[in-house]
Amino acid sequence: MRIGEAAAAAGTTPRALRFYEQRGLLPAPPRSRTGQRQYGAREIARVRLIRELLSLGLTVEDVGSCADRLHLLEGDALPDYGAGGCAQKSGVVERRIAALDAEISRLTRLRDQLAARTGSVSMPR
Amino acid sequence: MRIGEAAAAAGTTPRALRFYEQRGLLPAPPRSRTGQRQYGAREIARVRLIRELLSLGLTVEDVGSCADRLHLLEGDALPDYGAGGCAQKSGVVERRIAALDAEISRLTRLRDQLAARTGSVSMPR
DNA sequence: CTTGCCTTTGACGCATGGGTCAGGGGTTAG
DNA sequence: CTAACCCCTGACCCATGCGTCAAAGGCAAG
Repeated sequence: MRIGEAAAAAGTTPRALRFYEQRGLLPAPPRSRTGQRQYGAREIARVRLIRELLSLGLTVEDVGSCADRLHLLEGDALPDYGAGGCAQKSGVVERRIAALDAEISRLTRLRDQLAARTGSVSMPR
Repeated sequence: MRIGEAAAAAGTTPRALRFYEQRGLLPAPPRSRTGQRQYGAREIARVRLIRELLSLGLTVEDVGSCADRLHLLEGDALPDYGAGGCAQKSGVVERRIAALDAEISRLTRLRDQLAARTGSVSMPR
């Protein structure tokens, strides 16, 4: 399977696949004699996993930092990442949660300060 | 007063002052015969106001969009922006609050999904 | 063989709020 | 006059996750 078909099967674009490969999230696939990348079902599953992790708020660097342990998560329905060996050992998920918490509280403080200026009620949930 | 001194007095840098001017937040000051910008106390107060608005989470575009009404807020201790004529009429503050709310809830959802994966408790406030 | 779609690499674009550098000129103290 | 700063404009840099474009070659159908 060439890159276009593989990308479509994984719900993304050829550009994204090359990008993941370049940044170390996706191992470099074998090439045809003429240099074209060749993907199989394994790679597609891997790309789906990468996309799910990214959509959960992890950064490309986060995922790349534990790329060598990602295969432990492939196949199952994305259960407990901590148990998978990637999250707990390296702490990427915990650090990302902490970063999200920090950003959330920063934005919340800004929101409340702005609301205080206009007299808006500070309780929109 | 030249730009370096004015910037220091306002707690920022010459680059920021030129940037605000270029983006329409700060009116272009008079120039000396040799082309150097000349600032007075009014401009410095204006820059302080701009910085306060930006630090509250408004964007450069937000502030630029009501730059012609900013003088209504200068001098007083940053009271109710809505009453100042800038916020309520143009709605910039309300829109920015809505954008912050949207971003906060987006990040909160991500955080909770990530926490659910690791079994972390979802109550760090 | 040609047409037309697919792939390759490399490089620039986006948005934010300025930081930093380059090359050239102003300004002021000694 | 000169050193030592300061200012001018224009242009590139940062980080994120790719999108988009360009030039050149591959691949399958007619």
